[in-house]
Formats: sequence, structure tokens, C-alpha cells
Amino acid sequence: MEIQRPRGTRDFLPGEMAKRRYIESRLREAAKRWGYGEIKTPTFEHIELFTLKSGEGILGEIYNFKDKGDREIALRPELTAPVVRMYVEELQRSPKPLKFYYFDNCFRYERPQKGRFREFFQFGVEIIGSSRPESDAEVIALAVEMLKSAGVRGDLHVGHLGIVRTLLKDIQPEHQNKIMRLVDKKDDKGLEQFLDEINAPFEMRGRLFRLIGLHGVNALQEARELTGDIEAMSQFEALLDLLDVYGLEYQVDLGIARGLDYYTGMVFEIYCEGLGAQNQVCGGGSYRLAQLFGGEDTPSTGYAIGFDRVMEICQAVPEMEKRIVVVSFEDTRKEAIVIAKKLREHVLTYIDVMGRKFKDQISYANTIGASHVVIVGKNELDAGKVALKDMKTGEQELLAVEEVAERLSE
RNA sequence: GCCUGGGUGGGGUAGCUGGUCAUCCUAUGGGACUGUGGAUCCUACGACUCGGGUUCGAAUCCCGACCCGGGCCCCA
Repeated sequence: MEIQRPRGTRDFLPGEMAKRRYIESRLREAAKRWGYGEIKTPTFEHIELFTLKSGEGILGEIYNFKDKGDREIALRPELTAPVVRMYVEELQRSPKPLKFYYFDNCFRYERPQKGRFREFFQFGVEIIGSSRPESDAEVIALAVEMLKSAGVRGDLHVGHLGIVRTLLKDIQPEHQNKIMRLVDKKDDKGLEQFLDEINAPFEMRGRLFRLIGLHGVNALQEARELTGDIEAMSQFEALLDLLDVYGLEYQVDLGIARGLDYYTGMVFEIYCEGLGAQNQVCGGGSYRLAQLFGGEDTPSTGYAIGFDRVMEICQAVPEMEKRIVVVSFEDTRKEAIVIAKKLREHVLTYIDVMGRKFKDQISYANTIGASHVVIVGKNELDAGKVALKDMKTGEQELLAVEEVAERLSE
């Protein structure tokens, strides 16, 4: 084997593709029914789009190159930034809210492991123009719905960055970010150490630790006691209230930080078993990126589903399409081609292209799991008919081509 | 970038305490079978991931690279 596919990439064979397309269509259907329109952005963008959003630090994980015009180009490592760029570039004046979905490949230069590849696929949704809990709730509900339609069950964790941020408001922004990162990692020791380092007020530290440790039915109430009457808390309460209306099961988790600095309010993640260390199949939240890309400040909410991870664990299986094989003899090959062409208007039809003998053609039909075989022989043609053989029962009857077509398109 | 386990025909394997044509199963192509399918038989095809080193001799031992699995970092 001389040339292999690059590391972290995959080939998808017909069997696998059938399954992927099936799951993809389930996700698409869900997004469409909820009123989201499909969009597509370029495979590559100016690299600033991603460094602006995520910092220079991500350069190490980006596939980038200089094009012949000396422009720094990056293969998209994710799709939220391109969508917002698209919005700022051509949709700022359109009626709100804007609801988009997308399904595309992304590229990251990372060490591959279970559920992680260098070329991977994200199915995402963004709603632009609303900062209300209604849109946050809708987005979360849609995420759950999509996974459900793909046959995946997961644990939904919901948090709100505004709450922890409010608690940290007297701390310098850089320190805040560092703290959020440690919180997200659930690295309590590291967090304590860092708070020591920056001499964080003792009283605040206690509240922070209690806040991020909250869970269970009383979490919300205790959170309110810890934070007092703040805007973020009210928003969060309204959101959870709506999630109940949607009938969702969730866990309050104020320790979610999503690793990034641009999320502003609600954040959520969905975890699944059976994926090893990469157990997050979906993540998202509300954010404000439009301004960063030169547009007006616009609230948005969205998420991305790790499509490859869904494929890894999903239960849904497409049913195999019915297929038939037209078999013929040396002296009826041409007639058979014409008949196959007609039958293809109604059913998935194969015809021999290997110059095989009659018997081997039937054997092949058996190998590929054909439900029927249409026999085109001299005897049949003389009668103006063909023979339709049921591969399950072995029975066979003489029919006109039209009758066969009718029978098989059921 | 780091740690860890592993790479033998298309798939699955034996050999791996160095030494006959590298084993077996399966898949695939052709044939036995000139108008009827999962069987059988024959035949063809096809592998030691790559590069160095040790040795008279390496699939086997050593080193490196590449790739795969799992984990760490990261996870937009």
C-alpha cells in the first residue's frame, strides 16, 4: 500500500455512508421542522476569523497555509465563527430571529483518539438576534430532540456563565478567565492555589466553591441565596422554568465554562456513555461574537453536535433498500439492458457487467441480498414477458415488464 | 507535545524463547455446471507497515519513523 490517507482522516464505505446519511437526515428533519434553514459557509476562511475569537493559542490546532496571494488561510476548525461572520457580512438587516442549521466537516490538528479525528463533522444550530430565555430553551430542546431522533440518549447539563461571572466581577478579567478555566476542568486544587496567588477575598472564595458544587433539586434555591438578586440568576430561573415546560430532564451545573471566553450566558453540554474520554456529544450556549467581527452587538445562541460521536453510539439503523437483479443470457443481453433501464424508474436495479454466466448472475444476486431476480431469456421474450423470481421463496412467475415494475414498486 | 498498548494477504489469524517454499479460515476473480441462488471441489489472487542496526541468517531481537487503539494536554 503506497499512499495512505492522512492521519486522523477516514474513508467512508457504502455501508457506513448509508448509515451516516440516514442519521444525518434524521438530524436535518428535526432542525427543519423547528423552522431552521440550512446554510453553508466556505471550507476555508481568513485565519483571523478564528484567532480573533479564540486567541493565538489555537494556532497550534489549526490547519493553515498561505495561498498564492500570500493570504493566511485556515481550514475551519469549527462553524460558529463562520456563521457569525456570514451574518455580519450579509444579514445584519434581516428580520430577527435568524435560525440556521449546518452540517459540515471541520479540521483540527490534534492527536486522534476515540471519537476525535483531524477531519470531523459537526451538525450545528444557531439562533441569532434573541437574548431571551425562550431562545435558549428552544435551542436546548432542539439539541435534545435531534439526539433523540438519532437514537442517542445523553445527560444534559445546563449552566449560566453570568452567575459565576457576577460573583467574580471585582476580579481582573484575565484572572476571571483563568478561574473559569479551572472551574470547567473541575480542578479544585488548582483553583484554590490560583485564588491564593491572586489574594482573592475569602468570602468570595467560599461562595464560588459552593456555587460550582451545587447540584440536585435545591441547587437553584441555594444559588439564589449565594448570589442575591441578580439579573443572570433571574434569566437562569426563567430558562429552567421553560426547560420544564419542554419536559426536559437536566442537571444544573454552574461549573460548565466551555473553555472559551466568548460565551456570555447560558451554557450546556450533553454527555453520553460509550465514548471513552471524549464523551461530550453536544455543547453550546449563548454568546456575543458579532461585535468582535465588526458588526453590531448581537445576542446569539447555538450548539454543535459531534456527528462522528453520535455515529459511534447511535442505535438507529436504516433499513436496507429493496434491490433486484436483471439476469440474462448471451443472446438476450441487450434486451436485458433495455428492461433494466425501465425497471430503474421504479426500483433499485442491478445488471451484470462482468460477462458472467446465467447461473453466476443469480449467485451474485444472492450475494448482494437481492429480493428478486428478473430473468430475461429467449423463452420469456418470445412470449413478450420476463420471469420474476422471488429469492426468498424461490417461486417464479411469468409477467410483462410493466407488471414487474408495478409489483416491485410497492 | 507527552504517556501507554499494538501493527502478518481485503477481513480474521498461526508463527514472534531467531534457521525448510510464512499457517489456517474467510472474502474476491475464474472454472467444474452450455437456462436457475447460500453446498462441494479445483484454480487464481494476495501479507510480515517502512527505514536502519545486531547476526552467517530477522516476521521474530534492538533503535527510529509512520499508522492504529486507549489515556494526558486541549477540546472552539
